Parts: sequence; C-alpha cells; structure tokens
Amino acid sequence: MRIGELSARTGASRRSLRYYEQQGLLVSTRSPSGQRCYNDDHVQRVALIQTFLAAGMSSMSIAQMVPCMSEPTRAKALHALTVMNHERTRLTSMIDRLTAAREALDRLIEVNRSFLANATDAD
Amino acid sequence: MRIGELSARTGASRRSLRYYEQQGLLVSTRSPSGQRCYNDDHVQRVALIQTFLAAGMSSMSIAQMVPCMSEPTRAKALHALTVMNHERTRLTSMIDRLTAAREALDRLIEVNRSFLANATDAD
DNA sequence: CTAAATGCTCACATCGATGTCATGGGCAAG
DNA sequence: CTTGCCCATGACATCGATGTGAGCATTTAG
Repeated sequence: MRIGELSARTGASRRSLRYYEQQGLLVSTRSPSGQRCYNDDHVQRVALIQTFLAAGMSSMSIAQMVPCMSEPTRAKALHALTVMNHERTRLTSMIDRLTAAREALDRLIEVNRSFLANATDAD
Repeated sequence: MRIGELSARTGASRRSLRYYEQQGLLVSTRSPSGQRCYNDDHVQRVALIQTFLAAGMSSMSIAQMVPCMSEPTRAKALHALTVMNHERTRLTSMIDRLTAAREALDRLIEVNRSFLANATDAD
C-alpha cells in the first residue's frame, strides 16, 4: 500500500509518516518512481510508534528502542535495553506525577464544591 | 520574601515565577521600588502550580482553576468546576496512555531480552 | 560610599511533532 | 492527451514553558 492508505489505516497524517521515516522510526521500500510502499506489518509498527509518542517519548528514544532498522545487532540490542529501562523509569515517574496532580485536583474540586454550596444563596 | 528566595524555596526559576504572574497564576504585592514580595502562602501556591504544570496542564487551564485571582465569584467557581472536570478527564486518559505505553514497552523489553539470550554466543 | 548581589522589563531563542504551502512528478480513467 | 488525485521534497509556521542576555534600578554588605 502507499502512504495514503497507511495514513487512513493508522490515523497518522502523511506528514507524520514521512517524519517518522526521516527520524528512523519507520522504513519503507520505494516504487520505481520513488513512492513509498508499505505492508500490513507497517500498520503495527505505526501503531506502536503512536503509542509511544502519545506517551511523550521522543522520536529519538523510539528510534533507539524499536527494532525497525535493518538487522538487530548485539550492540544495538544492549543499547536499546538501556534506553528502554530509562524510558520505563520516565514513564513510571510521569504516571506518578499525573496521579499526584489528579489527587491535588480532586482536593481542589472538593474545595470548589464546598464554596458553591455555601455561596448558593449569597453572592 | 523577594523573588530570589521564593525561587530557592520552590525550585522554580525567577523567570518562571515572573511568567506565572504574567499568566495570572500567581499574584504578588510590590515593594515601593517595584520588587515582588511574597509570603509563605505563595510557596504553597507555587508548589501546586508546579504539580499541575508537571502533569502537562497549560498555564491557562491552571489560571482558570486555581483560585488565585482576587475574590472567587460564583460564576468563576462554576467555570472553574467545568475546567477542573475537563482536566481530570484529560489526566485520566493520559494516565491510561502512559500505562499502555509502559505495557508495550515491557513486551518490547522481553523480546529484546530473549534476543540477547539467544544471541549471546553468536554474532 | 562603593561594589556586589539582586531585581525589573523587554526581547529573542529553543525544542519537537505536526500543519501548511509551494512546486513538480506519477498514474488511472475519460 | 488531459483531467484529477495521489505522492515527493523542502521550507516555513506553530505552541508553551523556559533560558538567556541586555540595560538599568535597588538593596545590602563591607
């Protein structure tokens, strides 16, 4: 399939797909005229990329983790593992931050509700 | 206290503190010569702002939620409640996204480990 | 009093994923 | 062949929190 179809299937814009390739996240074969050709595996790959990007990972980290480039080397795999552990830590601490923020928000909501309850008649 | 001390106590840069004020997140009194004056309450306020910013909220949302500006009105409180619920939903879905990414990452880590285990001698 | 430290405002720079526009080529149906 | 749609590349724009530096004023320590 060409880029338009991959875009339709994944929800990623053509622009984004080209960007992923430029960043080394995605590899495509080219038709004789230079158009990008994809197969079903690429749909999965893009889904994974989207999952990671949506979690705030940088394209550079993803490029180092996802085994998209040619053949995996032992050295590359070791490096990937380092990055993966690093990212996992980052994800976990981000989850903690978000959870803390949500708790703080809940407290604020409560305060706000109380204010509204008391001010219903006044004001 | 002046801005340097507040910065030291909260870890927010002076630049950030001025920015928070500019965005309406923080209110300061001024000395006759124009320098910003803060008290202990401001330390708490900045901590809350940091919590929310670290969770990826925009300063505009925070400005609408945090009751920092003058006296709270009933209308303002109602609006704040709307924003708060909106933000809470966003936080929750972001937590879900991060969790999903972490699970995908864990699978990737497992694949990587297997590869390394099998390739230990080869390569 | 003087020098160092701190503060003020204003303005410009940064990062990263993506939108958008321009210009030009490729391909299928009439 | 031509019309219409898809694709390619490249360049510039965007958003938001923060860094940074200039130029000038104020506060504080010696």
